[in-house]
Amino acid sequence: MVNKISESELEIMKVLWQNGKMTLSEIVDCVSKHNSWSKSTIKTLVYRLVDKGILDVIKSGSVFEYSAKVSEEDYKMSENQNFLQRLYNGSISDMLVAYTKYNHLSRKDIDDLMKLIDSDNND
Amino acid sequence: MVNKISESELEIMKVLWQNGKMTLSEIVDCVSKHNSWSKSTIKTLVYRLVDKGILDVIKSGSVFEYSAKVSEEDYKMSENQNFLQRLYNGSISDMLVAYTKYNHLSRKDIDDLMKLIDSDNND
DNA sequence: TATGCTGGGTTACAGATGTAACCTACATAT
DNA sequence: ATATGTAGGTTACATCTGTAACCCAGCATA
Repeated sequence: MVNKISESELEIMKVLWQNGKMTLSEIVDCVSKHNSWSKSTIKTLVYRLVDKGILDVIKSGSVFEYSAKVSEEDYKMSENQNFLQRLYNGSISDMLVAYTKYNHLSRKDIDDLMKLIDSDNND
Repeated sequence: MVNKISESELEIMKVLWQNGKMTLSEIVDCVSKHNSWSKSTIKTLVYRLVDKGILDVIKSGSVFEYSAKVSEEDYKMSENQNFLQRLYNGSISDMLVAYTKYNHLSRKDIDDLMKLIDSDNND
């Protein structure tokens, strides 16, 4: 509950999860490839994440390097929970049922699901 | 994108989706069963939803009745999309794979999935 | 009839978020 | 040595959210 990552901040997290440690300018460069934010905006987002204790900063020589304290896995997992809780009373299958009522599952989706069910069934 | 329903406002929507048209006091009564908000808070949330154009108001005789313009189905559907897009690049199966890495599927989940796959396979 | 309760509506206010301008000190070109 | 571009950091500001107090008119009541 504490210190949620906002929509915009998430964009910063994504590049950090992908690239590990990065300097501010690396982050700025990388993030601006994906959207049209000004450099200031991106920097502000980074600082906010640091304030929130979501990013680590370590000075490596003369520069500072930023890195995510929260793993992508952990973050997504807790977001999954939140989401399912908020809309589907925590039930993944309810979500799936609702989802497929409007969206067709692709061949790949179905294959993936089958694999999941199999592996989950016998462990 | 426009006029999102906030976390708190969602609580109002839930009772409206469940009960159809309701007067303000009905909403207040119903919602306060689920949480500890003050009446004012609940009323504010209702008005905000009206402002956002998410609720309809019609005067029925002397009282006003509020009702959701957006169906629960539609709302959830668009939230599903947002969520999947934001974290899983839109792929439901990626989400599922991630989910099951940390959460065990229940018997019911698996049965539901099987049913889904079957029905989706041959239509 | 004056009074107080209550439902309906308006205003408030702090914190979060989206978005960015502004300032400053160092690297660089002239 | 001087002007300038720029990376890093600070401040700003409008809007959205969470949360609620406040105000007013009509109804119940002493």
